[in-house]
Amino acid sequence: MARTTGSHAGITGPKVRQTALKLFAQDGYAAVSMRRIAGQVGVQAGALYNYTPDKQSLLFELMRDHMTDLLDQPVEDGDGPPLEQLERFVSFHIRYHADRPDEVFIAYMELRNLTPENFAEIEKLRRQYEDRLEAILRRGVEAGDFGVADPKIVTLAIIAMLTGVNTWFREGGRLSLDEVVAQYWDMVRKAVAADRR
Amino acid sequence: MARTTGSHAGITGPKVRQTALKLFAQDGYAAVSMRRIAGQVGVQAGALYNYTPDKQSLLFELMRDHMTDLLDQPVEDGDGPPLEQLERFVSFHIRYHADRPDEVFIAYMELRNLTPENFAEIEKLRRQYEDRLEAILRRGVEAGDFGVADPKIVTLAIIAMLTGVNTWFREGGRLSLDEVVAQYWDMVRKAVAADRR
DNA sequence: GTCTATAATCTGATAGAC
DNA sequence: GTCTATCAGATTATAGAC
Repeated sequence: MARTTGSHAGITGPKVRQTALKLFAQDGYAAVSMRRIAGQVGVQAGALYNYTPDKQSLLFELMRDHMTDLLDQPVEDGDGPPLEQLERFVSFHIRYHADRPDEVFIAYMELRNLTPENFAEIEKLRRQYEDRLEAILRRGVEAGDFGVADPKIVTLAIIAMLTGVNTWFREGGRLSLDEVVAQYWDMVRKAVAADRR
Repeated sequence: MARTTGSHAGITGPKVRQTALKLFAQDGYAAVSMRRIAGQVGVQAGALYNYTPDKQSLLFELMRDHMTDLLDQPVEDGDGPPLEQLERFVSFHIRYHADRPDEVFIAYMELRNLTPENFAEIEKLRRQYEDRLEAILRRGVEAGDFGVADPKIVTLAIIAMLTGVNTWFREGGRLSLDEVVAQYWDMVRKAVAADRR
């Protein structure tokens, strides 16, 4: 089919973002040219600038949207005993991130390609997410359910561990996502438990 | 001091690798030009090719040297009870990686910028390292010391957690490295413990 | 909204003088 | 071993026609 000329507002825009997401995740922001994005979208490079002021904004908006989507998920953070709050967090984190490997990959790998202002904004959002887990841990410590000496460290350790699932998990592999969640929950549950050594 | 011309074998070579390491870690392989490396080294771009056949080899050799150095460390893997083997592994991993943040960062972030052949070689080395931890876990399960359902998963989870230290730890911060090691060891020890729920 | 054409600059890598 | 000069092509972003 010949490439057509004309108006495609409302379809090209999302396609630009989807394509940029895919290519940035695959080859990295610095290695992807606007021409390559345009080629995959099916327009010429110049046309991209109807949808983004520049390449940096494209990256930043992908990362910001990912983080705000993440923060907008309803998780009933403060409901029920801390142990149940933590279990919900673990399950949610693994499943949500496993569902969006490209967004997660970019959010981790492309931080250094953000301008300082954009970097600061993304970091603020990331910290908000971490604070939710930290708050759960602190409630559990207060309630005497958790044996956690330093909630901030444990927060970062748990998030690193859970997000690591994305580096190896593949749908249809040896383990189902349910099994993965169960295994990680087992580790987290024990790691934060009050020590009975 | 004016820039001199002449022979500097034995000094320029290491300087090229050090500079490439620094810049790749800072801005990413794709974003760093040979001209920029040359500028920091204090030579012209063409001179770099006396020390590397191309940019790709520069990246690959940095990553390969990092992995073989890691594997060459003496760790007395199989000595003593599994719990002590695991404690040594945790302490070693955190300290070794905290000492080499640039190498570690590159080893994680630049995998996709390796040619397929080079990627395969680095992955082989990485797997060798993972296998050491997995072997410790299996010995502990056999001995009845550990409650680990799936040693492979737990291996990946522990390594992700430990390596995550590098994303936030800074010398001179709130916690000393000794304190960090103690905190992470506490989590790992409990996470792999036989369950007494 | 998309196109073509182009500005201004950068890229990895090589050749040959010294 | 390092230099200068260069090849051949890529880069982001913009201008102006349609």
